[in-house]
Amino acid sequence: MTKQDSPRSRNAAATREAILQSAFAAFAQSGYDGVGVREIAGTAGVTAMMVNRYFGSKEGLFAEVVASAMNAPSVLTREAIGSNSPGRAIAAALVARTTRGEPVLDGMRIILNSASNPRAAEIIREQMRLRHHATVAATVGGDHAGERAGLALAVVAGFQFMRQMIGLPALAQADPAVLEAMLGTTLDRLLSDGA
Amino acid sequence: MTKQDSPRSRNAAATREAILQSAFAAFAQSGYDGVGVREIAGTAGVTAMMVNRYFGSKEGLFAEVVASAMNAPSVLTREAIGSNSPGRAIAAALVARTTRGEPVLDGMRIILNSASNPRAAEIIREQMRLRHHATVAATVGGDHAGERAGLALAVVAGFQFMRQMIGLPALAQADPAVLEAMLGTTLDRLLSDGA
DNA sequence: GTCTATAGAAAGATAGAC
DNA sequence: GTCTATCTTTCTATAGAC
Repeated sequence: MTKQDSPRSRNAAATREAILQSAFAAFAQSGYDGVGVREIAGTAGVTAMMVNRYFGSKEGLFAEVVASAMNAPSVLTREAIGSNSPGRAIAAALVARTTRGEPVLDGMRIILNSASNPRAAEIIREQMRLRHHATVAATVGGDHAGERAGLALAVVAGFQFMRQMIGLPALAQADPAVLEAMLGTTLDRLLSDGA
Repeated sequence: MTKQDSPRSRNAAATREAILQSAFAAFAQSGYDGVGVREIAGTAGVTAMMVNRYFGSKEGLFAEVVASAMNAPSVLTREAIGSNSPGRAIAAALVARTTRGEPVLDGMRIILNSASNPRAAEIIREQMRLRHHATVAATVGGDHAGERAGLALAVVAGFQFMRQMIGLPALAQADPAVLEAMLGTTLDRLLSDGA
């Protein structure tokens, strides 16, 4: 494609995208503090220097990863929230995808795994303020819609944390159907008008 | 007190306790990865070497801190769980103590802030298996008591995470009375027999 | 019982060649 | 556009003096 390819493919857009995807997976797996730029760059097939060239710093890279994660939600989708029984729809997706060995809900995982770092937490806060809250609140009606949407988000985060990250036996080894019913009812009550 | 005090007070039990308290506060504030043994030791008035002397390693120190945190719960107390309206009791304590500037629920904070580190997560898993789950499940009756207790714990964790650590505006700036009512109802439904 | 000094590894970021 | 090489800092853990 390009004129020559001495060290690598020499395609700015492709390199940038490769770094971004590598970083997404790595931050989901190990969190902001748990992975270094060398490792991210290595998986993408480039050197650590390229991260700074394209994203300015590790923080800059993280900010783009978080923004992309919030732009493509995998559980709190508009379809799920707008369905007849949004709680059940969300619960079904959440239970299925927090089962051991599953593709794993990387978006929320990045947040849960990285929030302990103050710089990462600040970036998450900012992106959350800009995107996620507005999306959910706009889809939930009734009194105290913002608070109810916020609580629903907290329930989703707490469930994933305890089941997937900590592996709390009561949640990690429970019958999926039971979990789905209980979690679905809880979320439906929060997302519908009745308190 | 002791025969002499050339470098420091030279009291093994007191030094150990000072390190433990310093570590508890530091891990709550910054998580396992966010704080070094130098800092912990410095606050306790000793050098980093003492940490390894008394606890073997940073991991050993963390394990003791997590164990002590689970032995002295500040929200999921037996009193709260056994009361007439356990959900409301828990919610009231949780909302009050996740307000900005409050003493802050360090036990769960240590867990939320440290779980991204694989070694810390393993320690938390083990301590959780030994202590917390049994305490809660023993106090909750009815069908699927374990699952309901686990979900309640997840709700508490998620709420604290989103309100206190991320500072989600919908939760961080909400009317405490509204939050308390919604969260209390949610927890009461989980902890009582009705699904 | 506590210290100073240091080993040894790994991190983020930058300079400058090609 | 990408590389190698290096600067600087920070970390856990250990050796050995007092």
